[in-house]
Amino acid sequence: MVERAKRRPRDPEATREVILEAARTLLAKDGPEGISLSEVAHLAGVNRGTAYQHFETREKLIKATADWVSDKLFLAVFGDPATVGERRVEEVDVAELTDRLSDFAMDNPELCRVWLMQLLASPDPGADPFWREYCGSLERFAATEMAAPDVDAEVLAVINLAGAFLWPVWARAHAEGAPQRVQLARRFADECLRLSLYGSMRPEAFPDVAERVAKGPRPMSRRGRADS
Amino acid sequence: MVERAKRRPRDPEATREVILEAARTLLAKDGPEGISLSEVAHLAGVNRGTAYQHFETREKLIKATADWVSDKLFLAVFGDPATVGERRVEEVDVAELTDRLSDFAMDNPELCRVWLMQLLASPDPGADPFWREYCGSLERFAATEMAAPDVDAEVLAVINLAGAFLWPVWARAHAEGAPQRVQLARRFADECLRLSLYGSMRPEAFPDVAERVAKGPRPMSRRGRADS
DNA sequence: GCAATAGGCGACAACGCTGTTTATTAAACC
DNA sequence: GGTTTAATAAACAGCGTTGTCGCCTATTGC
Repeated sequence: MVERAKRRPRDPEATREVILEAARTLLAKDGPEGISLSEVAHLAGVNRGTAYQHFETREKLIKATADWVSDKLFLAVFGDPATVGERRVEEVDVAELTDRLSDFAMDNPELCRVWLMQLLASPDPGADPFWREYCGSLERFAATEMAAPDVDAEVLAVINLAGAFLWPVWARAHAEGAPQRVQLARRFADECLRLSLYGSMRPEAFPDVAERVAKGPRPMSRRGRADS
Repeated sequence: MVERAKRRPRDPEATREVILEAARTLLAKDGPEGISLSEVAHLAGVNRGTAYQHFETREKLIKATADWVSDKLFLAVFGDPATVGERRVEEVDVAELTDRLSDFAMDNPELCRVWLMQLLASPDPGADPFWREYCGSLERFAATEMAAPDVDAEVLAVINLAGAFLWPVWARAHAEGAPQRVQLARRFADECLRLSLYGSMRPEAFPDVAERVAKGPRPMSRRGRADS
């Protein structure tokens, strides 16, 4: 009955996955900064040296986790990546999409935050699949007649995602139990949709602001970003 | 020429301030998690024991810094707290306010994030002066005829602040120099105002979403939060 | 089968932070 | 003056993390 710490069967892929899974668990619990390679290795039931072999540094481990989150986000919000490419912007159900984003954020608050921070700090956000699709579809939508004129899709995407991924922090601090959390998620989604439809200020009451915001002579004109 | 590490004149208030200042510097540089009491004490030129005397733990130091940020935010966005109480919601210049918020966020990205996280995670946000005024004025505004109907001020406040304080992360990663950063700050403020005025989707094109969002029979009805 | 490869393991040394405690100094206050 | 107390210095034990070894051995590929 000598419990030899039996050596894990030599399977790099699987080992890497165990480590990643442990990393996810800890990241989801303690957030991006309360995590160490040692801890992860311990939880994964893997030698620390082994963990170092797969992920040279903590940063790379976090990056890898963020990539995983991006995929899950994609799946949860847009569905199967294989079938998404064919979908046209016009047929997307915005309310559904908002709900799914809000729900996923509520279910994985820390992981989403990790992903968001990685993305925002990245010099090349276009490399991220979820961002690519989210911002991209927003841009495509902005070009349609269904969208308000002069939308800055990139900024709007950041605003939406920032709200969606920080709201859970508030929600967790204020919700007593699971049902309340569901309600708060819904409340966010509702306000998000309401804001998208009507804004928060009546334009008639703010002629000067309206003038400032109007970028071109005609409502549908493209807004200029690169003007010095 | 013996450089005795000359003892700091006995002035608790001043010492506390030196420590806080050092904490701010480090927080602004490394963010909330890359900070230690030792480091702060060292930078402040204060004995570690002294630092521990003023702030028992790292958390309390961060909390104290967040409080300071709240005050500065208030000053930068709303102006002198003494004269604010008298101002009526109708006479607030929203564009000015948005610009000031955006600028302050761009100038103090990490500090703002520290504050925001503290606030969101706090069970009693109402204790924070800036949040009190920001969310409060939004609520008061929402009650006027100048606002769109059915605004959920609390959610909207979180969305706005989350956007304002996370946008700088994106901006820093993409701006080459100071002028570009100014431009990006402006771009955020513009989109923020545009969104507030017009939303992003034409309501006529989304009748079902509009129906979902319409909470009451009449447009001005109060939305129900506490319905089970 | 057998050897080589490399995945996985255990141990080492070094570092930094945390808290807490002691004793000492010196400024400030009455 | 004498008391109070902020500030300093020094040391402690304890913890967790970081890197970096060399060894072991199961798996793979011949």
